[in-house]
Order: sequence, then structure tokens, then C-alpha cells
Amino acid sequence: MDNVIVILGPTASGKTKLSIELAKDIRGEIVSADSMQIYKYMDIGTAKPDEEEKQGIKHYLIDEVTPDSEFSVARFQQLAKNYIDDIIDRSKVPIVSGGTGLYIDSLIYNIEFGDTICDWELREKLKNEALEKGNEYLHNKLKEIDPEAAEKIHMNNVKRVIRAIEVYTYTKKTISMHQKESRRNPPKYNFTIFGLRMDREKLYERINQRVDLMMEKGLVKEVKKLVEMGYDNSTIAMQGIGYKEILSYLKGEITLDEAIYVLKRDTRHYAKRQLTWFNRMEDVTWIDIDQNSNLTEIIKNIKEVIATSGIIL
RNA sequence: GCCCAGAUAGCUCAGUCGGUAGAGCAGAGGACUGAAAAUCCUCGUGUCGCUGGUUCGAUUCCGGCUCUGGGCA
Repeated sequence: MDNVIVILGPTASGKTKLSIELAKDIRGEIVSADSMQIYKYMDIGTAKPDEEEKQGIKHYLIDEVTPDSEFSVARFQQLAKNYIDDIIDRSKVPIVSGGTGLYIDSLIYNIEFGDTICDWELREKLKNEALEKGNEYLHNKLKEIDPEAAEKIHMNNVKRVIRAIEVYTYTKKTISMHQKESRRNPPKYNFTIFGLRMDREKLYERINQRVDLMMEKGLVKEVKKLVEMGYDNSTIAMQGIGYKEILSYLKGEITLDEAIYVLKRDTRHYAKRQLTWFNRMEDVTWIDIDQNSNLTEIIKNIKEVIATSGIIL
């Protein structure tokens, strides 16, 4: 079975740099698993590596689509698999690197998404129903068609309630059913997963520094440019952290200082959510980052782990 | 120097007609199958500024002090 390396970790933990250095060392190419870096023109706020940082290492699924496109896990998975296969065909090592837990899961558990549909009109309609008649009303509706899903999904989590109803509406099969069927086939790659970890305090410090750096690099200008191009907060892309806060500032809703405060706070919250996701994942080899860590050492350790699992790259 | 207002959770503040107190934010933990940087759930003990007095009992009422605003000189 073909080998795929996965590098995951919360935002600002150093995935990008590590994966590039590792790629240089093992003839790797990088497949990004990041739900925001897929968008073109959004560079500073998503902390994309620029050409210099990439050091000639090939990256996939960065700048894949425009900010007004509809993207999804299913599409991510399809594209990622294609790129991985292509990399393997060329006798290189695929390194999946990113912080979007759902995207990573879709690959390592080989989740089959099937052919359900997304209907934004239906979603809007159901959303209004919840607004008018209450979240419980909509949740009860789900309870009738899929008690199992209703049990798992909290009634206030309207987005998920809507999705579950949507799936049934179009396939006449419950989302619980779909989910069970989605794990029928084991993954066709052998994944070796590394996770980056560090003290919470240290991580938050790095997040704050990164936001300050984004401001210096001209995040406001970048968002302004996106607005000029016609992208506003109706797009998913512009609801990303960094973009929604600066957008709010540009509209005069908050001051720049408030925007920066909220941006840092939202990023911390996001990092925590990522950690919750990664912590429950199995088979992750954790790499603890502290003052004494240096990249060469880390890469050496990673290569040791890879070697001891009997993988020949 | 005088007058007024305030001092309660890390922050902003509410409240207790006297029976030792609670919101938002921060913070912590968790969930997650086609929007996922999204969305959602759970978690609140702190010399109630200090110090006397009244009282069975004071964070609450009264006095003094300290500090912070604002005003008058």
C-alpha cells in the first residue's frame, strides 16, 4: 500500500515550515488540507506560504478556486486523492499538511460521500422556518424522519439539523444511514500521522504574533482588494477568520483595535477547536514543540518513526 | 481643599428593601460526514476596597480612611 505522510496541528503551530523542510528531505510534495488556503487572492489572512517559503516544493490545493466558489469536503477529498495518486505515480512522497480536521478525516477514513445534493434554497427555507417557529420545531421535524440523528444533533445546531433534513429530502435515505455506509471501504493508502503540539500559552503567544505580522503585511489592504473585486461577506471565503473581522472594520462597525482583538480571540478559539478534533484522533504521533526544538531534530525523529513502521520511502 | 459618583469574578458591569452574590466577555472542556477558519453544547467562590459602628447577622445601613473618575475652587 502506498504511503502518505500527514502533518496536522492547530493554526500557527508551524505545519507549513515543517512540511516544506520534510518534503525537501524525503522527496515529498505537499497536499494542503486547509479549507481557506484553497481560495485564490486570500494570502495574508490564511498565512499561505509564498514562493520563497515554498523553496521549490510543489504544493497542491492552494489557490485552487476563487473566493466565490462553492467548495466542500467531498470536493476536497476528490481533488486530494487525485493529487496524491499523481504524486505517487511520479515516485514522490505525498505529505498532507493542514489544520482542517474534517478534511483530514475524509482522507484517512476514506469517507464516501455518495451523491447527495446541496440545495441552498432549501437551506434558506429551513433556516427561516427555524427562525419563525423555533429551533425545536425544526429539530422535531428531523426527529420524525431520523430519530438517531436527532439524538446526536443538538436542536440549536441549526446548520446540522438542516443538513440532515436536506439529505433525507433528496435521497429518501437518512443521514445516519449515509454515515454508516460512508465507511464501508478502508483507505487505500497507509497514513502516518504526525501532530504538532505545544503549551497553550506558547501557542496563544504565537497566534498573537502572527496576527500582528498579518497586519504589518497588509491584511487590511488585502481585504479591501477582495471587496473591490466584488467579494463580500455573503461568500464562505470572506467568513474566514481575519476576513470577517477586517470586513467589519471596513464597514465602520468596529474600530481597527477592536478588529485586531476579535481576530486574535477568534483565532485562539479556532485553535482550541482544532485541538479538540485532533486529540480524539487515533494513531497520531505527537511532536512536542518547545524552546529546545529545532527543525532538523524534529525531521530526524519523524524519519525514525517512519523507518520503524517499516516504511521505505 | 470642597462637592458628587464609583470601588463586587482576569475585564465590563448587574444585584442583594440586611440572611456571604450573577450576567456578558475572557478562560477551560467537549461535539463534529457535502458551509468546517463554519456551527453547536457544557462549566461561575469571588478577603463584594480597607477599617470601626449598629445588628443575632453587614458586601448591603451609618462613620472614618484609601484609591479612581468628574465637577467646583
